[in-house]
Amino acid sequence: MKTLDKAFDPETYESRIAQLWEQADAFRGDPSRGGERFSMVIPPPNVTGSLHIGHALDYTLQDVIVRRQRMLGKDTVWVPGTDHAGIATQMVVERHLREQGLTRHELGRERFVEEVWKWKETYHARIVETLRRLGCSCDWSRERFTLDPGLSRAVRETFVRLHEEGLIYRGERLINWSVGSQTALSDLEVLRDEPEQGELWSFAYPVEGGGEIVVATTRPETMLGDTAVAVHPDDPRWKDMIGRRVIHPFFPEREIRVIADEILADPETGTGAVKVTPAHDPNDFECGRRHGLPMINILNPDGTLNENAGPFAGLDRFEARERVKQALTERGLFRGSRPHMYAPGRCQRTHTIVEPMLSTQWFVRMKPLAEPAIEAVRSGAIRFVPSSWEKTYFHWLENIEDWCISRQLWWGHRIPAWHCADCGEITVAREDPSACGSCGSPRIEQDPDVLDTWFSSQLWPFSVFGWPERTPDLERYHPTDVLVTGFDIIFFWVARMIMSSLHLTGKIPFRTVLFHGLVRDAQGRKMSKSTGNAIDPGETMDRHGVDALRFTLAAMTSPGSDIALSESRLEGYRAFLNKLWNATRFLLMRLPAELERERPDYDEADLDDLDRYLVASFLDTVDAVDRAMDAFRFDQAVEAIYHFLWHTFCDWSIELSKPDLASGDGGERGRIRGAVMLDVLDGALRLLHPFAPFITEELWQHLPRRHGESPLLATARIPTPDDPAVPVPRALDRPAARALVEHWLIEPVGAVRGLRSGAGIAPSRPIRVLLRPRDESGREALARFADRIGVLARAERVEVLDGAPPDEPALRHVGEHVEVTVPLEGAVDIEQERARLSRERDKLARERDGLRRKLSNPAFVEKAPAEVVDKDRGRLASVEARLAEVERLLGQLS
RNA sequence: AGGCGCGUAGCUCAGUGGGAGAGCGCCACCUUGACACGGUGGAGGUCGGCGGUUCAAUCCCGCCCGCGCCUACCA
Repeated sequence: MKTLDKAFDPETYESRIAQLWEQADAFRGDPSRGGERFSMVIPPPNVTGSLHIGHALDYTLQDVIVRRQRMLGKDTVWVPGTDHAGIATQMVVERHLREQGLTRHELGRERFVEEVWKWKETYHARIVETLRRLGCSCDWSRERFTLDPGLSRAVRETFVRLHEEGLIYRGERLINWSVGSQTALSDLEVLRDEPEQGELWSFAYPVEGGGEIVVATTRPETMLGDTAVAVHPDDPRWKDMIGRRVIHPFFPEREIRVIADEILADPETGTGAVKVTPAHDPNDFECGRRHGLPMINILNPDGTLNENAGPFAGLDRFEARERVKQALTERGLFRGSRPHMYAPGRCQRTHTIVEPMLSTQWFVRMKPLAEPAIEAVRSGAIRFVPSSWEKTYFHWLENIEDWCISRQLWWGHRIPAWHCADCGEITVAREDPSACGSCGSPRIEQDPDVLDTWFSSQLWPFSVFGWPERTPDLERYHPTDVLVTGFDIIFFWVARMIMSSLHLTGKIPFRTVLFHGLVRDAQGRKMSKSTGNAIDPGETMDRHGVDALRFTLAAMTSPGSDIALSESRLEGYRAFLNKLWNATRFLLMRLPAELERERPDYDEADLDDLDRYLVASFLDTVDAVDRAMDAFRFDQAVEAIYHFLWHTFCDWSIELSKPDLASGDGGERGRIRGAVMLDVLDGALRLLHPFAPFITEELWQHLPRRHGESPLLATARIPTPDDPAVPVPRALDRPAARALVEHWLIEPVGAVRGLRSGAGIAPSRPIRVLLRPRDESGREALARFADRIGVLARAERVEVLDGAPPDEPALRHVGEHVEVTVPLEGAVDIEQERARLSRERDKLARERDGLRRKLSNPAFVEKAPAEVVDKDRGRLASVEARLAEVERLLGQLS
């Protein structure tokens, strides 16, 4: 039999195992296969960056899910891919160019885009490598990229169709302008950080015919675009000002009136009068529309002021702010300033302050799309896990605004709209047109803008399968089963996928959305490069192995909460894998030789108490894992396997089996024991495989194989409550099998060890152990286990007593089921022993008093369920008996 | 401002209307032929605070304190 190295070293097998899977083409979906299917699409990582630990979590959970489904025998597809990430990628490449002293404009659109493609190839390769290293069982034959021809076709089809339906329109609206990346942004791409210290600056507008109106602003430069001053119609202070003209200090000819607007002007705030800049403030924009005000845009795309700013034209917006303040002060119009906390919107990518600005852009009308999406979740067609995210989802969709989808970038899907130089009409088409659809003129030019990246990402769950074609893949794998993602992109992505899938395909995109938390550091802080607390998945895998990382991430995931990842946790689970390695190593070394060739069949009648204990525990673990996985409780699944393998399999089963397996050739008992342990280990490796695929595959490959089994663990059956996947007897009485060993073997061994340790008896010192069952039903089992108890408790002799233990110097313990006596001639510290037993007596007495109090309460006995009352009565009887025995022993000591 | 969530052992976190748990850490002992990435034993908690419901509350309800996140607003 192949032997295993003493300590496990993941590096020695990880790549070899990955090759094994790849050569077998084990992860490819086959729509022609029939039977049950399971499909999932990866949330495509941005092709710009490398993968961080958050990706590792997301992909680990997905791989755990998909590997389990595959091992359940389904035709599984997990589609991998990457996202072109418009702004992010374009910016990275521009930065790269700048380092060489180049700008994208110098390069020109075509050559710039070529540069980005090169960049994409490099990072794409890196991402794929990391995914493979993580063990992700993706179907690489179906890999996609959002700019692939097929997916681009889906984007164009979507745009044209929505345009035809009137759901996409072009219009002049107030949008968020990112000065940093010089493009429009959607509302979601604008971040609001912690409020910072700002200034609320007041100045006066002189009113024609006398008087003045004082207004305040955090952005004084916007007064250059003011076209009105609003007051509340009922505000007595301003009532007679309404309709009068105010004089703009820099544009005296501009028509600026005092208007009454009860929505914009709040009498409670400030002076009750507010300046109106319709082209640069969302609320003012709405006010401007209500009153038909002129809208004056004062900004250039780069954040400097344009010609509308008159004497301030050409200045940067922040420079202009100071100059405007200065000029107003010089004119005697300054009316004070006070500190003010404010949180300006910032660009998600460049972190520069976003300017609200009037601009002509493309928009999607969202309300009609949102309604079915709300219904899909409300009706339960799509399930959120945890369901608490539903509220957030509903709230956003119920208050949804139109989506600005055009971006002034070069990297992305170009908008399929052509502007006619002659008639000015716009032609939107599936195929590139050669003439204006309206006047037939050939002088048309494609819209220079590209689409928001999320416009293509929203199609991902069906575009990857070939939509708008009705491909066999689309028929079979859409809708997908589970989407696993972070809650931070619930609006960006999840909601939009639901809306677009329902609208375009008539189907939901996925049945279940599993939201996980963020990965944080050991102190619960957000990981970031600047804090220096970011954990690099590659480095972690180098140090601890892929499986330890995966296992740790899965073990620490709990629905709805973030993960505090710590080095010590990783070390702990790595130690667990080492333990598993060595347990397998032990079995392989000690197995009776003939098991290498053939595992004997056995049935329940062939099993002894220890076999039954092991099988029962294993089957219980299978049930626990199954339940946990159904509920996406990876932490609980992992905990069940961990506990079973380490504490049941290693600590008890292996230790107890050493005598049976010691002789090598074994005999009948050894052969059965060996076969049972092998089968149970086999089953446990299967259960564990989705979490730790590499080590389990490696170990499994070393196990003697039964006939007709899959050559790979990755495609072998996983144990379920209906089918344990290994030939262990399933009908046995599990609670009885476990109780027998726990009561009559594990308990007395623990008691002796405790006595030894408590009294400071060296492990090497031989002792004699006397056992007395506190219930006669255990006598036979106790006698049967006596020898094994002796081995594990390191006792020379173990006797089962008929009557009371002899009254001689001894360490004594009165357990729940067994009373243990360790006679120690001349070595017992009477005082110490008395103190220990007294503590025990006090504890039992407290418990007895509590139970008596409870049981003497008539309300409890009447109202509590009978089984609860019976249980407590039983406990009381047991506690009283133990207490009596402890008191008797104490009496002997005095 | 509104919404959501959290507060349980030194740390990070599970958990349940009926005898407080895990991992790591800590203490003591042990080179036992799978494993020192190990073994054995042990210490450690008013389950954030105050009320309420209940025969019974760490769990359900209300209020308070502390922390986090999301959405909105911010002349």
